[in-house]
Amino acid sequence: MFYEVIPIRVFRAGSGVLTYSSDLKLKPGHIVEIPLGRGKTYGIIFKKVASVDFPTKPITRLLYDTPLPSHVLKSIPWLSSYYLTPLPLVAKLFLPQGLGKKRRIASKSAISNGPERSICIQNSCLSDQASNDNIPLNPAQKQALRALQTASTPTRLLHGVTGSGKTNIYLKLAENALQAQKSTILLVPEIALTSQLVQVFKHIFRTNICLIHSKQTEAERHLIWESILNSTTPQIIIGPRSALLSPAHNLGLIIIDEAHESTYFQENTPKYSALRLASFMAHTAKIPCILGTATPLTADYYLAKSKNALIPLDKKAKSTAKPPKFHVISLREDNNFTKNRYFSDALLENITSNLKNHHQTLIFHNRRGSAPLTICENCGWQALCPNCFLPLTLHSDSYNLICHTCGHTSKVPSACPDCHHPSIIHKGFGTKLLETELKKLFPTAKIIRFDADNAKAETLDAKFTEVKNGDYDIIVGTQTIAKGLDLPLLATVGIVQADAGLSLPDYSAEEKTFHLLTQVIGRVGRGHLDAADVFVQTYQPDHPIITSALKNDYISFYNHTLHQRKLGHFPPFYYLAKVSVTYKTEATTIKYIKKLYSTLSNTPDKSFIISKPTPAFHEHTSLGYTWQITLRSRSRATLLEILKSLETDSTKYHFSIDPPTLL
DNA sequence: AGCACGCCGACT
DNA sequence: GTCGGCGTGCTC
Repeated sequence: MFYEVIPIRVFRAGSGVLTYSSDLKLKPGHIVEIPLGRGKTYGIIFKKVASVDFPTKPITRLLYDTPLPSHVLKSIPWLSSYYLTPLPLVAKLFLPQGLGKKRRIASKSAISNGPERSICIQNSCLSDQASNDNIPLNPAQKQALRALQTASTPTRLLHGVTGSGKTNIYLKLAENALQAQKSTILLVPEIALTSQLVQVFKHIFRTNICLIHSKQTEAERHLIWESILNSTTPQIIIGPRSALLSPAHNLGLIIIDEAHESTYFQENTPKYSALRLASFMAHTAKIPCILGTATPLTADYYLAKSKNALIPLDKKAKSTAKPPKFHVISLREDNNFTKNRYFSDALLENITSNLKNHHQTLIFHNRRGSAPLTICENCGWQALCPNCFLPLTLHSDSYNLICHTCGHTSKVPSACPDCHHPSIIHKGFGTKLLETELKKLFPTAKIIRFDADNAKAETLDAKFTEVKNGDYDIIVGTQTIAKGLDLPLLATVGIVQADAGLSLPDYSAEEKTFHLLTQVIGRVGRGHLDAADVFVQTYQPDHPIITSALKNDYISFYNHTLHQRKLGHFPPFYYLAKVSVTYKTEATTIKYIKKLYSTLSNTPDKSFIISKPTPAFHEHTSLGYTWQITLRSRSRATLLEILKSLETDSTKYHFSIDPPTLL
């Protein structure tokens, strides 16, 4: 018998299926070991075919008796054509690392090492499951649940304001699925940030919960993957983007929590959006896919609205919370900053009164380290990473210069390496500098800083109880502290420079800033204290993104952004694609990008917009010099056709379809 | 997006 | 002459 197999090893020329022979009766989705070239690899049975007119090699081994579930099998060719990615690369995505390796039998100590290292527990007993009364819903939640269950489109957007109790709706939907003997996949942006949600699910469902996270080893992930494949009972699989790829049989529901998060887009090949893939799976398996967020991406909100798949959930579950008092402080007025250049007089005064009342203050600034630029005042030399060619960030506690992209570390030079002048200066500021300033301003206050630079024992997760109990007066941090943090003693949020993110040359910069500001502001006004304050320091007090974030007005943010997108020919009005060229020398890169530009300009199809060739945001990297061209069209199919015509030169051109950012 | 091999232009 | 970058062919 002959079978078409999708191999998981790529040959540049061959990007489709290969035909093998076997005596075994195999089904589509079976995972097999195959010889390829001089070596061996693995593959997925695509379909049985009649005899072929070329010599074939035999399939050497069947790895698992159970084939991959049909929604996975259908997703592979779909993803491959939707993002123009070779089938083998997509197939590899759905299989675990180290496939075919013998793993030691999962001993309890190896796999269930603490609560975080949870695994699949099989043999569910439905009578043991949560009964309906365990998840009480308020009227608003009940109404949203009904709307979610009766929507006519597979993908539904649950636009639930912070504190409206989306979790209870997720629980109810998962419970219903479980009772119908169906599995649920619940995607979360990062396990660490959503441990609360995970705890609730574990508490309610006890068994059937399957957790996937980044701290697991290759072997652990492999075993979890196998246990999902071999499971005969419905599961609730909770994890990041990759959890969507797990081989859950009888999938009945997909939930994507915080659906606006950028972690749902995979930036490296195969580049894909978990939202689009989940949407396809829901469509093909005829199951619901729920996107839950308080701040939907503009394009998702637009789509949901037009498809009549938008379900609002407005009421706060606890209506005792009073909105905080907002203080907008212009960074252009020096009078506001007479005591310190980073903290306004009003904010400092508020911190002083918080210290007296044993209330906490949270200082947000989305930049790590002490100073982002180190330059020579004499000749203009700048400290750059030797690998990434990006500016090195000063960390004055260790007095090191660190690359925030690759981690390269070096000492601060005492003199300029170029002109030998001792005039090395540091510009800009990050959280470490703010922490130092605050220690000078408030010598007796207990101050703690949370960002990606924290050692393991110093992370927010590790210190959470102490912070919550009020052991610290001032908490300084980057976006690490913006999400999900609930502190009963927190009285004030201070945003050091609210418009910092708006200057990036990217079409989604405003949207990202709105999300971040909304999240930071949401740390106060949660009904713990009688009054709360938010201090917003900014150079642009009247910027629509800042004003709508302060008013917690999603709709006015949405209308503003949609208008901008329309004017600029961006999504959701146009589909985007980015084509880039990278070579070792700038001259070669420019030569080929010009060639690409003329090829594209001479395309007879004029239903798309071509940008001029431009240097990429990170123009010079260890790979060489990168230039790019962006394509825009009202028709996604047109973009795909154009990119397909370039595919013969795929070693020269790299492309990204529907890129969430053009940087 | 992986490997082996041959070509060619830049530098010693 | 040597080296590094680049292009091509490879598979069932």
